Amino acid sequence: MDAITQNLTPAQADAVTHVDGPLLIIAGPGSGKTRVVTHRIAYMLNQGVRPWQIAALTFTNKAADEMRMRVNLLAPNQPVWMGTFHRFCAQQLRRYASFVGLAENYSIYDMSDSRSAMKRAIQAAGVSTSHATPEQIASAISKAKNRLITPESMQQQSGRASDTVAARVYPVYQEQLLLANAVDFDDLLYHFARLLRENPEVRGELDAKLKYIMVDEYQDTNLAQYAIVRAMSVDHPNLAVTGDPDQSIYGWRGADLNNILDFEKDYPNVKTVRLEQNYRSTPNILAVADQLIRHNRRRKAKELYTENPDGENVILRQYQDGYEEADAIADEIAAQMITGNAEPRDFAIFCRMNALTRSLEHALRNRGLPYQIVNGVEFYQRKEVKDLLAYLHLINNPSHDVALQRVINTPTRSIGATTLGRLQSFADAERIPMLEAARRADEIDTLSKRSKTMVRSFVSLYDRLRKKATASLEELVRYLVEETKYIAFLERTTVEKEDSNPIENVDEFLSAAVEFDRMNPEDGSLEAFLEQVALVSDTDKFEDSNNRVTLMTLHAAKGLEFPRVFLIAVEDDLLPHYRSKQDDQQLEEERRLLFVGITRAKQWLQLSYAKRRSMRGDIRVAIPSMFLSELPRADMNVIESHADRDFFDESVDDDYPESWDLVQEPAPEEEAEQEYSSETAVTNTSSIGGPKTPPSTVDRLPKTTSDAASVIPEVYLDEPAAKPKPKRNSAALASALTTASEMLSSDRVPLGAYREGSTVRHPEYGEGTITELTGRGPKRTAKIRFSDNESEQTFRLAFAKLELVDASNP
DNA sequence: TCATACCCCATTTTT
DNA sequence: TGGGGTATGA
Repeated sequence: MDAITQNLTPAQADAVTHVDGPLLIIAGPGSGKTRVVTHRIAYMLNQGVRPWQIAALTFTNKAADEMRMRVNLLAPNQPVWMGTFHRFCAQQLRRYASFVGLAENYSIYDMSDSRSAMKRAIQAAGVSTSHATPEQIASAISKAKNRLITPESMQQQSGRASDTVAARVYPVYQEQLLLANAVDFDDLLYHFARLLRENPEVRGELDAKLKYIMVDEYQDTNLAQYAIVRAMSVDHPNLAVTGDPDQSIYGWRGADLNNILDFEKDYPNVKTVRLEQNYRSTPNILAVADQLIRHNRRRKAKELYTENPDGENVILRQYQDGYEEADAIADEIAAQMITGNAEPRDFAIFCRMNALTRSLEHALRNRGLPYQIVNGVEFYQRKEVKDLLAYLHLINNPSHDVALQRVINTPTRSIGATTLGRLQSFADAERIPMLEAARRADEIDTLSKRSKTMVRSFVSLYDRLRKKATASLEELVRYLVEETKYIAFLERTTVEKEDSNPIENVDEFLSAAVEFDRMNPEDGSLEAFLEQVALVSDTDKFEDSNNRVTLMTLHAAKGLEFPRVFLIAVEDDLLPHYRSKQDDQQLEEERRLLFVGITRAKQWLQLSYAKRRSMRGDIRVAIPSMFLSELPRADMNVIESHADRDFFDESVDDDYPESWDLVQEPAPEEEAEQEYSSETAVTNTSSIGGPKTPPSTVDRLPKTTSDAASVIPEVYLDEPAAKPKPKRNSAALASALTTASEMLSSDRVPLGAYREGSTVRHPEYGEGTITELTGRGPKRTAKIRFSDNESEQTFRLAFAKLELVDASNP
């Protein structure tokens, strides 16, 4: 037809050219779904659909950004609305705030905000938390909101004990939120869905305006989202949804698989298109994925196929324990980089839980392999940043009680828990926001004279800040930091923490403000900034521009792809997780999780499990996951670990050779985990299923890891060191990713080089002498006496910013 | 009011 | 093993 449909397969073109009427696109992994969606938008525009009639809803900012970028290539500069569900609702709610009892400048509570609000509500409701933890209550309320259950109707429903408790907290929580002119994440959907339900004229208006609605990842919608989409597609049922039931992994957050399974019932005239051809993976990988997912019952049958050429078999590999797994994988990555023309960015390591990335981190760091962990400590979650943000929130919305509580004694001004509690009771009794209560401190008899003075001075500080609310963001933040003497506060309170730099974070925050001003010269309001910040997430910051190995959970991996993938700890109780094993539906979700992981891989995949795994301190025997037995062996190589190593392993696991520190190797990285590395490197590159060589004595020695590292092309090794602090945040709000390897540059002195008596230099404390060394590996700790002021400090060598001046051991 | 010590508890977490 | 919340003393 034209350029837009030219390069599409028949199935894809079928979906792209269906403009009017409901459309269901069942899109298997790697089937070019985004391509279809973006081309469809371009096609519609070509057909004369006006851009503002289209809204494309996604779940993540990342997905929305990608879509926007690609649509822009096909149809430049068209004001099609593309963004997340939550942002969409947030924007609509600004217009219709009064309909649901909010003011237009309402605040969006993030997770920790809602948590504190929840605690306060639990207290105010006077329920006991002995039968239901605050988390359980919060989750029950969240689920209720996702299912559009009002506080009133929740009370009528009889349920479990925790639900009964939650039902009592819910109305209180909700009332407090409204009083604070705030919403939590669930409310964005909940309020908007109710708004549509209860105001037919608003519903009709939006239905008419947004004639073409598209929803991505439809399998992950919950009832509230379903209701929203449904309500806007009554008069103009041109709703196009894409999704894959087999990739639904957010059931625990309220996603309802029935939304997609029943779509054809909801919209009788639906056109259904199946995208089953996979353009991503090798047939081997796809076969493994396909066999696995066939074990699920609640799904829409799908024939996955690919025309890609055959690839290597999928490897299923056993390790003795988690440390061996980590080391072997790091070695394997190093080896593949040398032999397989691979770069760090080609690799991803997936796991079920964040806790499992730790040993991998060590192993990668030791080899100088650059890596990034998606979901590290998030910029906007850091204390300093949250403090400043809380001030901004309070300036924008004086009713923001959570912000007030955070800020009223930060920096400390002797307004402690007692005073705060009294303010709170007064506010509760008068049903006023806490800032208002603070203004009326004089009326609160229980407050001491001193407290009243302190509170008054805080209020006057607030009023001064508030005057700057309409200034540029940069000016406001500068003024804020200045007026609150925040930097001085940080300097005085920061205890030596090696891995964070609060003052730097303040600078970065300022840069983010400057950047926001620059990007939004006209409409850059404080409110817009806060909304922006509230609705960006941690995983959005995954950057593929970094040439690094990526570590992440299976959940975070959805929607991504990598040439080479390791899936670790495929063990019983981990995957499937023991808390999901009782229930069939949950078990199927766990299987989908593995399916998602497998289908991320383009050309190479290894699944692994260990015989033993140490978890939270103790070592447990691990059993391979039941899912592994469901995989077809024809497309796999199964490699077992050497059984005869058990004795040896145990002897070293707990009994670290004392002589370790003394081993004089050219720069040995001294990590307990290292002991396997050389042997594993041999086995896994060449001898797939080959002879099992028992480890020789030499192999057991802490052989230099540098021989793995030294063969890695310089260019990779240099990366983390060459740019120790790449633009971490200033460039864009969405780029707040922090990688551990940025903080731990790889060119540091090997830990073994430090001796008692060595002279070192610390950026803050100056020169000093090591007086004592304890611990090993990442816990290797040095006690250092500093010469200038005779102070003695202890540091973890792996983290401290130490410089070795003189290694000699007098 | 604030700092420290201990005690408890641990999936996943698009927004 | 480690983070976060609470009890305790200065």
